[in-house]
Amino acid sequence: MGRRSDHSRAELRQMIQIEGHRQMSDVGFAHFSAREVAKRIGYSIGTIYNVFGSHDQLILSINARTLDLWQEHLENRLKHVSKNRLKAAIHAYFEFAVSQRHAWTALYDFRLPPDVPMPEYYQKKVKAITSVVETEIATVLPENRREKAVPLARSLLASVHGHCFFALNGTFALLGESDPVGAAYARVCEAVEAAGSDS
Amino acid sequence: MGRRSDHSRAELRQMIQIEGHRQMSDVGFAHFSAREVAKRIGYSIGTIYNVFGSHDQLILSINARTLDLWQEHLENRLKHVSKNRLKAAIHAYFEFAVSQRHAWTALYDFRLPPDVPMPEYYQKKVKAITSVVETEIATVLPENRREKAVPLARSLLASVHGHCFFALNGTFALLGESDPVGAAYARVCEAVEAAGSDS
DNA sequence: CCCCTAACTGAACACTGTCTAATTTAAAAT
DNA sequence: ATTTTAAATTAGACAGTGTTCAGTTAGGGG
Repeated sequence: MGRRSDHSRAELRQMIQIEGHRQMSDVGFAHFSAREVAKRIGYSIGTIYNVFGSHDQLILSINARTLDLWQEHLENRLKHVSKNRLKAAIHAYFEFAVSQRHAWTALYDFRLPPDVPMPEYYQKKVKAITSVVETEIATVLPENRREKAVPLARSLLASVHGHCFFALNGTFALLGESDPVGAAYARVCEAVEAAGSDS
Repeated sequence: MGRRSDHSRAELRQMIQIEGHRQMSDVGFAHFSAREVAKRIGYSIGTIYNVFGSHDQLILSINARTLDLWQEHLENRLKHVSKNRLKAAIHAYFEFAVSQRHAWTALYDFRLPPDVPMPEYYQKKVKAITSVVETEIATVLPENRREKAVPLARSLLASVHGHCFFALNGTFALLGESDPVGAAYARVCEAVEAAGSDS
C-alpha cells in the first residue's frame, strides 16, 4: 500500500507508542518486540522504523509514556489528601510500580548507548516527577530549612526507588522483609526529621 | 571433536563462567552473547548449553561470580579499617559498582521467569553480602537496639542501592546531584542515629 | 492526464538463543 | 590388540530479533 489518509503521522506515532506501551506492560522489556507492535496495529515493521528511527527511540518513547502515566497517577493520589501527604506519595509510588510492573521496570532496564545523551523531552519528564516530590518535601520542612528540599528530594527519591526495586525484584522477599513500603516511609521520615533539626 | 582430556567438566564450567564474566564486563547485559563466549574459549555454542542448560543459567552463574567479587572487594576494603566502617562500606559499595559497571548492572538487568525461583546457591550469595552489612550495622547500634540491625540493614542496603543506581544510570547527574556517595552516607547516618534513640 | 512525492511494504542481512542428530575420542572390556 | 561403550563436542537447523532499503502504492498539483 502507499499513502494512507486514515492516520496522520502524529496519530500513527501515538498509536505505536500506546500499543508499544501495552505490549511492554504485557511481556516486559526482555521480550518486547517491535515487530509484534507493528503486527498489532496492522502496519509492517518498516513503518515503525520510518516513524521512530530505531528500537532505542521507540523504547524511549514508550518509557516517556510510562513517566506520564506515573506522574498522573501520583498527582491523582495526592489530590484531596491534606495530612500525611508524604506517606500518600510513597504509597502511590509503590502502587504504580506494582500495577505497571513491567512498564515501570523497563524505565530502568533500558539504557541508551554511553555516547548518546537522553533527549531533552525525556529529561523534562523525569524532572517533572522529581519536582512533585520536591514541593512535598519543601512543604514538610520548616521555612528556614527550605533550601534543603531539592537535594533532599532527589536523595529520598533514590531511597524509595531502592526499596521499590528490591520489593519488585524479590530481594526483599529473600531477605525476609515483609513491609517494604513501611521501611521506605520510615527512612523518609527520619531524613525529614533530621533536616528539620539544627544544622 | 569428542572428549577432551585437557579440561574436566568442572574446569570447563569455570572457564565459561570467567570468560562470560569478562565479556559481561566488556559489553554489558544487552549485548552479551553466549556464542561470543564460546568462541573466545575455543569451544562451540553447543558446549555451553551442555554445561549450563540455558542462557538464563549461564547469566545467573556470571552474576554469581560478580557477587563473589563484590563481597571479596567489600571485605578487603573493610579489613584494617577501625573507625567509620560504615562510611568505608558505602564507599566500597560505590567503588565496586563503578569499577565493574556492566557486571554490577547486570545483577539487576537480569530476571528469571516469574515461575522459576532463584536457585539456592545464588540466594546464599545475596544473603552473604547482606550479612556483612548486618554486622556492621549491629556494631554501630547500642546493645539494647541490636535487634533492629537485621531489618535496618536490608532497608539501608536498599537506600544505598538506589543512590548507586541513580548515580550510574545518570539520573543523579540529570538532577544536579554531584555527590551521590555523600547523600547515601547522610541517609544511613540519620537512620542509624534514629535507631539508636528512644523507641 | 501524468508526474511527483510521501507513505508504506516486505524481503534480505546479520545476529540471537535453543535444540538435536551426528561425530569424535578416550577409556573400559574383551 | 581389538572391540565396545559412553561421554564430550560439534555444527547445522529453526525461529526469532533489530536494521536497512529498493521497490510499490496512492493521493495531490500541474
